[in-house]
Amino acid sequence: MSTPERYHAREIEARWQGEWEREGVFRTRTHDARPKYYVLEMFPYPSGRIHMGHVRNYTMGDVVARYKRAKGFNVLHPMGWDAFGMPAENAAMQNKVHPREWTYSNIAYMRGQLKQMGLAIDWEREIATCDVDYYHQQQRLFLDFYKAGLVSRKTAKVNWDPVDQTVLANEQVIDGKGWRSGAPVEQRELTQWFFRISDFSEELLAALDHLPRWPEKVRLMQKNWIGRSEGLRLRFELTGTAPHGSNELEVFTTRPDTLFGASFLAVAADHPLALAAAERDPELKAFVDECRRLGTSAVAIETAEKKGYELGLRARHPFHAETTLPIYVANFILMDYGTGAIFGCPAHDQRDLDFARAYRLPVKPVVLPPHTDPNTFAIGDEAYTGPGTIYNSSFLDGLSIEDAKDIVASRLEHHALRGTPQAERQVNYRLRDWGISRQRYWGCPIPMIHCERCGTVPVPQRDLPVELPADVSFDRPGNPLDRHPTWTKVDCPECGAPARRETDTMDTFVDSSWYFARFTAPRATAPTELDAVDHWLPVDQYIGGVEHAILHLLYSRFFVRAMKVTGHIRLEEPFAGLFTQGMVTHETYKDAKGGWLFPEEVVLRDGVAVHAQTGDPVSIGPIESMSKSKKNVVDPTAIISEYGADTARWFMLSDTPPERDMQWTEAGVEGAHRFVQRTWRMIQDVAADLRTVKEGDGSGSEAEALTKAMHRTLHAVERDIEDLGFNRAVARIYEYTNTLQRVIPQGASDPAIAPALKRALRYLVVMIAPMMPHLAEECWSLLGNRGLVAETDWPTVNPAMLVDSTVTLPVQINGKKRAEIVVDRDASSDDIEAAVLALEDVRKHLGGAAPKKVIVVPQRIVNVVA
RNA sequence: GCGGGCGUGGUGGAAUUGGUAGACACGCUGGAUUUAGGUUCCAGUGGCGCAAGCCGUGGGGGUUCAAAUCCCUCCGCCCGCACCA
Repeated sequence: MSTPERYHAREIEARWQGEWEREGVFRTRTHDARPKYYVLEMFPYPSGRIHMGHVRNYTMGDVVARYKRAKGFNVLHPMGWDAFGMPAENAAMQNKVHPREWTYSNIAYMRGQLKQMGLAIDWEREIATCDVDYYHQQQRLFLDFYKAGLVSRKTAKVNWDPVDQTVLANEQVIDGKGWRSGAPVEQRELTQWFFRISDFSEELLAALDHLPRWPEKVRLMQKNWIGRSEGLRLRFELTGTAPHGSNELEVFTTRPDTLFGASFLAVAADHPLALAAAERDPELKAFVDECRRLGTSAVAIETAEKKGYELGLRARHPFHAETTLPIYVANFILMDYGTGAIFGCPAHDQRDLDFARAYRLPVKPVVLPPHTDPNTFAIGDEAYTGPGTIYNSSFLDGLSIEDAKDIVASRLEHHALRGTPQAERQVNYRLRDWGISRQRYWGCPIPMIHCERCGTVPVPQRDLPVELPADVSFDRPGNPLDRHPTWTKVDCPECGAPARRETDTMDTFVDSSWYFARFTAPRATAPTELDAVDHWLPVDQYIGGVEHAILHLLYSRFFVRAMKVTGHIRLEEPFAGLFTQGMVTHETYKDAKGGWLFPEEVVLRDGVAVHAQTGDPVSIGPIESMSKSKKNVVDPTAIISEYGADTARWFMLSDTPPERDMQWTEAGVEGAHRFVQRTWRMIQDVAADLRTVKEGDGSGSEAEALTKAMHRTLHAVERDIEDLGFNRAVARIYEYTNTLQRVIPQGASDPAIAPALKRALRYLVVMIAPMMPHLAEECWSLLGNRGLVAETDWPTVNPAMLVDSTVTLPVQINGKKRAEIVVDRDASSDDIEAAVLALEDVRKHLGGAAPKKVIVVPQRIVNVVA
């Protein structure tokens, strides 16, 4: 045999990509008779180059897009860029390049990389969130939200880096210090813009139940994030007047049933009561300041001891005025949840118990666990939070927890304290309003103007867009917009007096909260075109990383609701189907000095890993998700130029279920590449023989078996792709290819088989097309087909071909397989039983005795119980 | 701490949802061809056993004619949230 010819992926892939582009195959029109299907992968941040995670993500989406197109859908599959954000400003500071240039040149490069993957994308719809046109429309949305009362302005605490003069995200605070400057981070009160997402708490929560095609895990995470809890807001009367001028204190509790176990009240360090008291008590002031500093890092909170400061005030028990409780300022109370004040019941809350033990407060159990003796039950180091019966609680004694909650609420609701009910039932949410102000340049300007006379005034729509000025410098810390000489100066739209522009820009999560809607009419002169957006949304299949399970997806769900309120869309849920893919991982390597090494620097010599150049020993570390810092990265472009996009795509889909992390290995890529070569060679070898053959059923059992295998594979692959079980679809195709390769040596020249073989090969090509589109086009044309596979319909499965007239049943004796039997597909249970009992193997095992029982599951199994 | 998920050969993983465990792939072993090698092709490959056979889905127990799948319990790993009253 001569050296087999090889498939030259590079040239062939470029050729077909050119062909698709020339034919405009993936251009999508909104008006089309076919049913719509919108598949979307989370758009990338233009960091500079694509990484393997992108390859995995976009391959999956592309399989769905191409498959659905073949199934007769009008598919929308667009691509864009999440292009605002800090890395561009960091690059500007480090490399003296303007964020705009940096971003757009990254986009150009990455677009080229994505095109090399051969994605079925309508590139005419491409958008970048930093395009003036895009953020112009986003400013319109902001103003409409503002008019609709969905935007508010309030003060909020932020992490402030005093050296860089900037606000830091929580992730940028490391050990209480700014990640860049290393300076201790301060908590500052800044006035900021907020979207009133909390107005939608209940709705966002309730609607989760109507998202069946979302992973359970993500729905749960969102549910916990929204954090609904039902409780009671109740006012305690104070024995005197508090420093802030009130003589009562309002607390929130979810456990009103434990009211008789209360031994103290506590307020947050930021509570008005605490702040007022601190004014005249330096010691308390020091304590309050200490609590604030603690607030910065999550680690500190974890390890912090429960600490408090007694105010010297007392509160009356609502049901027993003679009993008074001490009031503390405590470090574990959060100002922004509930009322920022609690009553503490140490016996039934761990935090309250820790606090009570530290300050020697009474611990009185009021919930008795089932089957427990009230005389001996005592609380040790652990609070009891389980079920039980109320006791030690006056009129609540003997009630269940639920009933007691209800009784307490009812009584206090109807009991007036200074003319208003003492308590009110309340539902509380953990979800807080979404602060969108960022003190940065590279983002969407917030279209507001501050006028000394008129206050905050929205920019009139005719003055939009508020465009980012190009002439900015990054040689100093802080927001360049803030110190811009002319851009900030503007006349007040209401009174005409000199005023100042808002210099904050929007959180980049705003940009990504509606891009999926913009894709439906990307050049519209309004944020959306109602016809288009209502036609295409919701996204039928959204695919991306689980790291966006909460924020991005929740914000988008809010945004669509807000857009509905403001008339930009008519539905509420953006994503009907969601799939969260796993990450791409790789082994890590270190040299003797502990420095990380790139995979290409490491080779195996005699089974030992050594440095490719120096030959020094290399230690193989754990498999981790690819990251630049650990150097365990593989460049997609290098892979594509060596093996071709189809190989990379096929490997991405093989073996590992898409929701799990997959390990990238050289051996795996080579395996995938071998299959590309094998498939091409197989078709290349028979193409000439089959050229004059007409497709058909052929004749004889072999042709029939082949046709059956074909329909079965088609059926299975269809189901697997619909379920996004790409690894299973791949396995089916391997199996089918193996079958074809067994048939070919005789079949290609046998007139009884060749027609069926030719058809079977054509079906193979159609089936691999969503996954390896270039190889498929090449094979398609080798087999003498006209047109493009990309424009070919998915064949219809013939259900008759999925069943055999006979079936092979395993025969078990006492649950162990001992024989097999071939019976008619619709043989009766009685007939099967008789046939089984006549089997030599069965008789042998029964040893002449009659079976106790015979279980026949038609078309499945037979079990003889001896 | 709370919530969720997972555990199957040397490896990634299949298993029609209670019905032949290990499909498919990687790796490995042997052979053929060509060769300088890779490539390609054929055969084998869960463990023990010469064999009939026995054992086997993290450990233990249970339900069932039948369990990777359902129940109880223990162990291990992973993810999310975290002082939310």
